[in-house]
Amino acid sequence: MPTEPKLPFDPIERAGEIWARRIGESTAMKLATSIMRVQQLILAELDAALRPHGITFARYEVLVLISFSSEGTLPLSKIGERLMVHPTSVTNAIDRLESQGLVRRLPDEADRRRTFAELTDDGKDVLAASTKALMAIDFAIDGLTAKQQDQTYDLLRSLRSSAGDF
Amino acid sequence: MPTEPKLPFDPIERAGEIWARRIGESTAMKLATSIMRVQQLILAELDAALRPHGITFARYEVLVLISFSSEGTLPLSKIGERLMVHPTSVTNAIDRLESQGLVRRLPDEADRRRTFAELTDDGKDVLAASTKALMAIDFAIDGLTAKQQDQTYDLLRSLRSSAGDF
DNA sequence: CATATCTCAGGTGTACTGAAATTT
DNA sequence: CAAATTTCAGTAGACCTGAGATAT
Repeated sequence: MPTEPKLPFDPIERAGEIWARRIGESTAMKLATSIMRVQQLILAELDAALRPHGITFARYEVLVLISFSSEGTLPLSKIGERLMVHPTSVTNAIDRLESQGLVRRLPDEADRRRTFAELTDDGKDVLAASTKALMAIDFAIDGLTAKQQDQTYDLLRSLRSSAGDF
Repeated sequence: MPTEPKLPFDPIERAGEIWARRIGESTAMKLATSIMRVQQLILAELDAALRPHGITFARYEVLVLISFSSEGTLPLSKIGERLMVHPTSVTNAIDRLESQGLVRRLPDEADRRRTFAELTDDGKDVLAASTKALMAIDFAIDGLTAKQQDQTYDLLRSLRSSAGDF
Protein backbone atom coordinates (compact mmCIF):
# COMPACT_ATOMS: atom_id res chain seq x y z
CA MET A 1 0.00 0.00 0.00
CA PRO A 2 2.43 2.69 -1.17
CA THR A 3 0.86 5.90 0.07
CA GLU A 4 0.49 8.73 -2.42
CA PRO A 5 3.17 11.43 -2.28
CA LYS A 6 2.59 14.01 0.42
CA LEU A 7 4.88 16.64 -1.09
CA PRO A 8 5.72 17.62 -4.69
CA PHE A 9 9.44 17.68 -3.83
CA ASP A 10 11.86 15.94 -1.47
CA PRO A 11 11.95 18.08 1.69
CA ILE A 12 15.33 16.70 2.76
CA GLU A 13 16.94 17.38 -0.61
CA ARG A 14 15.66 20.93 -0.44
CA ALA A 15 16.86 21.43 3.13
CA GLY A 16 20.23 19.95 2.13
CA GLU A 17 20.66 22.51 -0.63
CA ILE A 18 19.93 25.48 1.62
CA TRP A 19 22.12 23.99 4.35
CA ALA A 20 25.05 23.53 1.95
CA ARG A 21 24.72 27.10 0.77
CA ARG A 22 24.34 28.76 4.16
CA ILE A 23 26.08 26.50 6.64
CA GLY A 24 28.38 23.98 4.98
CA GLU A 25 28.79 20.25 4.68
CA SER A 26 25.32 18.67 4.70
CA THR A 27 25.99 14.93 4.35
CA ALA A 28 25.61 13.93 8.00
CA MET A 29 22.65 16.24 8.56
CA LYS A 30 20.83 14.81 5.54
CA LEU A 31 21.46 11.24 6.65
CA ALA A 32 20.37 11.86 10.24
CA THR A 33 17.20 13.59 9.07
CA SER A 34 16.51 10.76 6.59
CA ILE A 35 16.72 8.20 9.36
CA MET A 36 14.19 10.12 11.47
CA ARG A 37 11.85 10.49 8.53
CA VAL A 38 11.98 6.95 7.16
CA GLN A 39 11.39 5.64 10.67
CA GLN A 40 8.31 7.85 10.99
CA LEU A 41 6.93 6.64 7.66
CA ILE A 42 7.60 2.95 8.25
CA LEU A 43 6.38 2.94 11.84
CA ALA A 44 3.11 4.51 10.69
CA GLU A 45 2.63 1.70 8.15
CA LEU A 46 3.50 -1.03 10.66
CA ASP A 47 1.18 0.42 13.30
CA ALA A 48 -1.61 0.71 10.73
CA ALA A 49 -1.18 -2.96 9.77
CA LEU A 50 -1.28 -3.98 13.44
CA ARG A 51 -4.20 -1.79 14.49
CA PRO A 52 -6.83 -4.41 13.56
CA HIS A 53 -5.02 -6.77 15.93
CA GLY A 54 -5.12 -4.30 18.81
CA ILE A 55 -1.40 -3.79 19.30
CA THR A 56 1.34 -1.36 18.30
CA PHE A 57 4.74 -2.25 16.84
CA ALA A 58 6.37 -1.56 20.22
CA ARG A 59 4.12 -4.17 21.84
CA TYR A 60 4.58 -6.54 18.89
CA GLU A 61 8.32 -6.45 19.58
CA VAL A 62 7.69 -7.46 23.18
CA LEU A 63 5.55 -10.41 22.09
CA VAL A 64 8.20 -11.57 19.59
CA LEU A 65 10.94 -11.27 22.17
CA ILE A 66 9.07 -13.43 24.66
CA SER A 67 8.18 -16.02 22.02
CA PHE A 68 11.84 -16.27 20.95
CA SER A 69 13.08 -17.01 24.47
CA SER A 70 14.22 -20.57 25.06
CA GLU A 71 11.90 -21.18 28.01
CA GLY A 72 8.94 -19.21 26.69
CA THR A 73 9.33 -16.73 29.52
CA LEU A 74 11.53 -13.70 30.13
CA PRO A 75 12.30 -11.59 33.20
CA LEU A 76 11.09 -8.03 32.69
CA SER A 77 14.63 -6.75 33.14
CA LYS A 78 15.80 -8.73 30.09
CA ILE A 79 13.04 -7.22 28.00
CA GLY A 80 14.15 -3.72 28.92
CA GLU A 81 17.79 -4.54 28.12
CA ARG A 82 17.05 -5.98 24.70
CA LEU A 83 14.62 -3.30 23.61
CA MET A 84 16.67 -0.51 25.18
CA VAL A 85 13.82 0.91 27.18
CA HIS A 86 13.59 2.08 30.77
CA PRO A 87 12.44 -0.45 33.40
CA THR A 88 9.32 1.59 34.08
CA SER A 89 8.46 1.47 30.39
CA VAL A 90 8.58 -2.31 30.51
CA THR A 91 6.27 -2.35 33.53
CA ASN A 92 3.91 -0.12 31.59
CA ALA A 93 4.03 -2.22 28.40
CA ILE A 94 3.52 -5.49 30.27
CA ASP A 95 0.65 -3.89 32.23
CA ARG A 96 -1.09 -3.12 28.96
CA LEU A 97 -0.41 -6.51 27.39
CA GLU A 98 -1.58 -8.22 30.57
CA SER A 99 -4.78 -6.19 30.72
CA GLN A 100 -5.35 -7.17 27.08
CA GLY A 101 -4.95 -10.79 28.10
CA LEU A 102 -1.98 -11.39 25.82
CA VAL A 103 0.66 -11.89 28.49
CA ARG A 104 0.75 -13.09 32.07
CA ARG A 105 3.18 -12.42 34.90
CA LEU A 106 4.81 -15.30 36.73
CA PRO A 107 6.83 -15.01 39.94
CA ASP A 108 10.40 -16.28 39.83
CA GLU A 109 10.67 -18.79 42.69
CA ALA A 110 14.46 -18.87 42.44
CA ASP A 111 14.98 -15.12 42.73
CA ARG A 112 11.93 -13.53 44.19
CA ARG A 113 12.91 -10.01 43.17
CA ARG A 114 12.15 -10.99 39.60
CA THR A 115 9.01 -11.45 37.54
CA PHE A 116 8.67 -13.43 34.32
CA ALA A 117 6.41 -12.54 31.43
CA GLU A 118 4.80 -15.36 29.45
CA LEU A 119 2.48 -15.39 26.43
CA THR A 120 -1.11 -16.53 26.93
CA ASP A 121 -2.86 -18.60 24.25
CA ASP A 122 -4.54 -15.39 23.10
CA GLY A 123 -1.12 -13.75 23.01
CA LYS A 124 0.21 -16.51 20.78
CA ASP A 125 -2.77 -16.14 18.45
CA VAL A 126 -2.43 -12.37 18.22
CA LEU A 127 1.31 -12.73 17.60
CA ALA A 128 0.77 -15.22 14.78
CA ALA A 129 -1.91 -13.08 13.13
CA SER A 130 0.21 -9.93 13.54
CA THR A 131 3.26 -11.59 12.00
CA LYS A 132 1.14 -12.64 9.05
CA ALA A 133 -0.15 -9.08 8.65
CA LEU A 134 3.35 -7.60 8.74
CA MET A 135 4.73 -10.14 6.28
CA ALA A 136 1.82 -9.38 3.95
CA ILE A 137 3.06 -5.78 3.66
CA ASP A 138 6.72 -6.90 3.65
CA PHE A 139 7.35 -4.91 6.84
CA ALA A 140 6.69 -1.70 4.92
CA ILE A 141 9.96 -2.14 3.02
CA ASP A 142 9.11 -1.15 -0.54
CA GLY A 143 11.08 -0.10 -3.54
CA LEU A 144 14.33 -1.89 -2.73
CA THR A 145 15.58 -5.14 -4.21
CA ALA A 146 16.58 -7.91 -1.81
CA LYS A 147 20.22 -7.06 -2.47
CA GLN A 148 19.66 -3.39 -1.70
CA GLN A 149 17.83 -4.34 1.49
CA ASP A 150 20.83 -6.37 2.64
CA GLN A 151 23.16 -3.55 1.69
CA THR A 152 21.10 -1.02 3.66
CA TYR A 153 20.97 -3.39 6.60
CA ASP A 154 24.76 -3.72 6.64
CA LEU A 155 25.28 0.04 6.51
CA LEU A 156 22.81 0.64 9.31
CA ARG A 157 24.47 -2.14 11.27
CA SER A 158 27.76 -0.22 11.17
CA LEU A 159 25.93 2.84 12.44
CA ARG A 160 24.32 0.85 15.26
CA SER A 161 27.64 -0.64 16.21
CA SER A 162 29.33 2.75 16.38
CA ALA A 163 26.43 4.12 18.38
CA GLY A 164 27.03 1.43 21.00
CA ASP A 165 24.19 -0.96 20.23
CA PHE A 166 26.37 -4.04 20.61
CA MET B 1 31.18 10.13 21.93
CA PRO B 2 30.60 6.51 20.84
CA THR B 3 28.72 4.98 23.73
CA GLU B 4 29.99 1.71 25.10
CA PRO B 5 28.22 -1.41 23.84
CA LYS B 6 25.00 -2.17 25.66
CA LEU B 7 24.85 -5.81 24.63
CA PRO B 8 27.54 -8.46 24.03
CA PHE B 9 25.87 -9.48 20.78
CA ASP B 10 23.78 -7.92 18.01
CA PRO B 11 20.14 -8.37 19.06
CA ILE B 12 18.85 -8.00 15.52
CA GLU B 13 21.26 -10.59 14.11
CA ARG B 14 20.14 -12.99 16.81
CA ALA B 15 16.45 -12.31 16.18
CA GLY B 16 17.06 -12.73 12.45
CA GLU B 17 18.53 -16.20 12.95
CA ILE B 18 15.61 -17.42 15.03
CA TRP B 19 13.15 -15.80 12.62
CA ALA B 20 14.77 -17.50 9.60
CA ARG B 21 14.63 -20.87 11.35
CA ARG B 22 11.06 -20.64 12.64
CA ILE B 23 9.23 -18.34 10.29
CA GLY B 24 11.07 -17.78 7.02
CA GLU B 25 12.59 -14.94 5.04
CA SER B 26 13.97 -12.38 7.50
CA THR B 27 15.46 -9.68 5.27
CA ALA B 28 12.63 -7.14 5.44
CA MET B 29 12.02 -7.76 9.14
CA LYS B 30 15.68 -7.20 9.95
CA LEU B 31 15.82 -3.99 7.95
CA ALA B 32 12.62 -2.57 9.46
CA THR B 33 13.83 -3.40 12.96
CA SER B 34 17.24 -1.84 12.21
CA ILE B 35 15.62 1.39 11.13
CA MET B 36 13.64 1.59 14.38
CA ARG B 37 16.72 0.89 16.42
CA VAL B 38 19.20 3.18 14.70
CA GLN B 39 16.65 5.97 14.93
CA GLN B 40 16.30 5.37 18.66
CA LEU B 41 20.08 5.47 19.16
CA ILE B 42 20.72 8.54 17.04
CA LEU B 43 17.77 10.52 18.39
CA ALA B 44 19.04 9.90 21.92
CA GLU B 45 22.44 11.33 20.99
CA LEU B 46 20.94 14.34 19.22
CA ASP B 47 18.59 15.10 22.12
CA ALA B 48 21.49 14.79 24.58
CA ALA B 49 23.54 17.27 22.56
CA LEU B 50 20.61 19.70 22.46
CA ARG B 51 19.59 19.38 26.12
CA PRO B 52 21.99 22.12 27.30
CA HIS B 53 20.24 24.43 24.83
CA GLY B 54 16.78 23.63 26.16
CA ILE B 55 15.27 22.07 23.06
CA THR B 56 14.64 18.64 21.55
CA PHE B 57 15.49 17.55 18.02
CA ALA B 58 11.81 17.84 17.06
CA ARG B 59 11.80 21.48 18.10
CA TYR B 60 15.20 22.03 16.47
CA GLU B 61 13.67 20.91 13.19
CA VAL B 62 10.93 23.53 13.56
CA LEU B 63 13.48 26.28 14.15
CA VAL B 64 15.53 25.22 11.11
CA LEU B 65 12.43 25.10 8.93
CA ILE B 66 11.41 28.63 9.89
CA SER B 67 14.95 29.96 9.41
CA PHE B 68 15.11 28.39 5.94
CA SER B 69 11.92 30.07 4.73
CA SER B 70 12.44 32.85 2.22
CA GLU B 71 10.57 35.47 4.25
CA GLY B 72 11.74 34.32 7.67
CA THR B 73 8.18 33.37 8.57
CA LEU B 74 6.01 30.32 7.90
CA PRO B 75 2.29 29.65 8.30
CA LEU B 76 1.73 26.91 10.88
CA SER B 77 0.01 24.79 8.25
CA LYS B 78 3.21 24.70 6.15
CA ILE B 79 5.19 23.52 9.16
CA GLY B 80 2.80 20.64 9.68
CA GLU B 81 2.97 19.66 6.01
CA ARG B 82 6.74 19.63 5.85
CA LEU B 83 7.31 17.81 9.11
CA MET B 84 4.38 15.45 8.55
CA VAL B 85 2.70 16.23 11.84
CA HIS B 86 -0.90 16.90 12.77
CA PRO B 87 -2.09 20.54 12.93
CA THR B 88 -2.74 20.24 16.65
CA SER B 89 0.82 19.02 17.15
CA VAL B 90 2.11 22.14 15.44
CA THR B 91 -0.04 24.34 17.67
CA ASN B 92 1.41 22.48 20.64
CA ALA B 93 5.03 22.75 19.47
CA ILE B 94 4.72 26.46 18.66
CA ASP B 95 3.02 27.05 22.02
CA ARG B 96 6.08 25.63 23.75
CA LEU B 97 8.61 27.43 21.58
CA GLU B 98 6.70 30.66 22.11
CA SER B 99 6.60 30.20 25.89
CA GLN B 100 10.36 29.64 25.72
CA GLY B 101 10.67 32.94 23.90
CA LEU B 102 12.24 31.36 20.80
CA VAL B 103 9.38 31.99 18.37
CA ARG B 104 6.58 34.51 18.05
CA ARG B 105 3.23 34.31 16.30
CA LEU B 106 2.27 36.93 13.72
CA PRO B 107 -1.18 37.36 12.20
CA ASP B 108 -1.40 37.10 8.42
CA GLU B 109 -3.03 40.32 7.30
CA ALA B 110 -3.65 38.94 3.81
CA ASP B 111 -5.44 35.76 4.93
CA ARG B 112 -6.62 36.23 8.45
CA ARG B 113 -7.33 32.57 9.03
CA ARG B 114 -3.59 32.01 9.09
CA THR B 115 -0.85 32.62 11.61
CA PHE B 116 2.83 32.95 10.88
CA ALA B 117 5.63 31.75 13.12
CA GLU B 118 8.83 33.79 13.24
CA LEU B 119 12.10 33.36 15.12
CA THR B 120 12.89 35.81 17.92
CA ASP B 121 16.47 37.01 18.45
CA ASP B 122 16.74 34.44 21.24
CA GLY B 123 15.43 31.82 18.84
CA LYS B 124 18.12 32.70 16.32
CA ASP B 125 20.79 32.46 19.00
CA VAL B 126 19.57 29.11 20.26
CA LEU B 127 19.36 27.82 16.70
CA ALA B 128 22.94 28.88 15.93
CA ALA B 129 24.28 27.34 19.14
CA SER B 130 22.29 24.16 18.58
CA THR B 131 23.54 23.78 15.02
CA LYS B 132 27.09 24.16 16.28
CA ALA B 133 26.50 21.50 18.94
CA LEU B 134 25.05 19.06 16.41
CA MET B 135 27.83 19.62 13.91
CA ALA B 136 30.37 19.04 16.67
CA ILE B 137 29.05 15.48 17.07
CA ASP B 138 28.58 15.11 13.29
CA PHE B 139 24.85 14.57 13.80
CA ALA B 140 25.58 11.32 15.64
CA ILE B 141 26.65 9.70 12.37
CA ASP B 142 29.73 7.66 13.28
CA GLY B 143 31.57 4.80 11.72
CA LEU B 144 30.69 5.46 8.08
CA THR B 145 32.88 7.08 5.44
CA ALA B 146 31.45 10.05 3.56
CA LYS B 147 30.88 7.77 0.59
CA GLN B 148 29.00 5.24 2.72
CA GLN B 149 26.92 8.03 4.20
CA ASP B 150 25.87 9.15 0.73
CA GLN B 151 25.13 5.56 -0.25
CA THR B 152 22.96 5.04 2.84
CA TYR B 153 21.20 8.31 2.17
CA ASP B 154 20.37 7.25 -1.39
CA LEU B 155 19.02 3.89 -0.28
CA LEU B 156 16.87 5.47 2.42
CA ARG B 157 15.70 8.02 -0.11
CA SER B 158 14.29 5.20 -2.26
CA LEU B 159 12.50 3.87 0.80
CA ARG B 160 11.06 7.29 1.60
CA SER B 161 9.94 7.75 -1.96
CA SER B 162 8.14 4.40 -2.02
CA ALA B 163 6.56 5.18 1.32
CA GLY B 164 5.01 8.31 -0.18
CA ASP B 165 7.24 10.97 1.29
CA PHE B 166 7.48 12.88 -1.98
C1' DC C 1 -22.54 27.28 1.60
C1' DA C 2 -18.22 24.63 1.32
C1' DT C 3 -13.52 25.00 2.42
C1' DA C 4 -9.31 26.34 4.96
C1' DT C 5 -6.78 27.53 9.17
C1' DC C 6 -6.09 27.49 13.77
C1' DT C 7 -7.26 26.40 18.60
C1' DC C 8 -9.09 23.88 22.57
C1' DA C 9 -10.64 19.85 25.21
C1' DG C 10 -9.91 15.29 25.99
C1' DG C 11 -7.61 10.97 25.41
C1' DT C 12 -3.78 7.59 24.02
C1' DG C 13 1.21 5.78 23.68
C1' DT C 14 5.69 5.94 25.22
C1' DA C 15 9.12 6.99 28.29
C1' DC C 16 11.37 9.62 31.70
C1' DT C 17 12.64 10.92 37.07
C1' DG C 18 12.46 9.95 41.75
C1' DA C 19 11.10 7.19 45.38
C1' DA C 20 9.77 3.00 47.67
C1' DA C 21 9.38 -2.14 48.57
C1' DT C 22 11.40 -6.48 48.36
C1' DT C 23 15.01 -9.67 47.92
C1' DT C 24 19.74 -11.08 47.26
C1' DC D 1 24.73 -2.56 54.17
C1' DA D 2 25.13 -2.43 48.96
C1' DA D 3 23.11 -3.94 44.76
C1' DA D 4 19.35 -5.72 41.82
C1' DT D 5 14.47 -5.97 40.41
C1' DT D 6 10.13 -4.27 40.08
C1' DT D 7 6.56 -1.00 40.97
C1' DC D 8 4.20 3.47 41.78
C1' DA D 9 3.36 8.47 41.41
C1' DG D 10 4.06 12.16 38.75
C1' DT D 11 5.49 14.37 34.54
C1' DA D 12 6.87 15.36 29.70
C1' DG D 13 6.30 15.13 24.80
C1' DA D 14 4.10 13.81 20.74
C1' DC D 15 0.20 12.28 18.55
C1' DC D 16 -4.66 11.70 17.64
C1' DT D 17 -10.11 12.80 17.34
C1' DG D 18 -13.73 15.85 17.52
C1' DA D 19 -15.61 20.20 17.91
C1' DG D 20 -15.67 25.07 17.48
C1' DA D 21 -14.28 29.88 15.93
C1' DT D 22 -12.99 32.60 12.25
C1' DA D 23 -12.13 33.77 7.67
C1' DT D 24 -12.06 32.91 2.52
